[in-house]
Amino acid sequence: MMPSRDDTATRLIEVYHRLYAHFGPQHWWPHSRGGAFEIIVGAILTQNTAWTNVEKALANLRRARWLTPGALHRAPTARLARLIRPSGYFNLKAKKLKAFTRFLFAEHRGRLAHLFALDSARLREELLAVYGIGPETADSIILYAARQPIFVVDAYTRRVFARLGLARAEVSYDEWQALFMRNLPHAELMFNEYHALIVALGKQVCRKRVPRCGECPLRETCLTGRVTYPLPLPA
DNA sequence: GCCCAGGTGGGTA
DNA sequence: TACCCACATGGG
Repeated sequence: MMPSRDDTATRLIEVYHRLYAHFGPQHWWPHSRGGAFEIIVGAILTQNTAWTNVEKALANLRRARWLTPGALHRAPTARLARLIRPSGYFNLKAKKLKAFTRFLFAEHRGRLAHLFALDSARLREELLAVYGIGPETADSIILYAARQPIFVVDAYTRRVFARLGLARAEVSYDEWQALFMRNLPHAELMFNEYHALIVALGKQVCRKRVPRCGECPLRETCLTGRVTYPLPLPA
């Protein structure tokens, strides 16, 4: 049986506090300089890719002065692909970046402020219609670039909270998102930090395959007060 | 060498 | 709808 609503809300907030106490602030976007457009480019480049690789690609784009909508819109796809090579899937991602700027200029005069003036439901709908932008990337853009409160779900979120017994891992992206949005206050900064903290945890304890029985970073602050792997399970 | 990373779109049954 | 697969570099 799934936990009751209040139970779930309490637990989600509890997990947040424990993660924050353990890992501290993660300084994800928009703490980074570079502005909203760079966040969008980063969100596309980081799809199934380590952030360290994305940073190299972003550095190349910055050096070329291509980190603006206009510059990227004018950039030849083949040259763009070369610059973003370190981030992997470079041909695909060059196409995706071009698809975004094409959309931005076609529908919003090339202006992010115009795009971000949409309410988040409409914004999400428009982003999802762009080639290469799926639910996680759309929500990352809405949260971290447009700074509207929406919960970003990624693979770690599913693994972590499925193990906590809050939902089955297989339920849809939108259902996972609804679980958090129903049970947490819609606070942009908290959603920002929560997602980043889940990634920090996931990196350490929640690998794709091997349920490697290493050190659980939450062992001092475990929900149950017991050391369990890979995450403190509900009592 | 092998596994993994802040997913997405396309194809097939 | 539910799987499978391609996409690709760099670090542990």
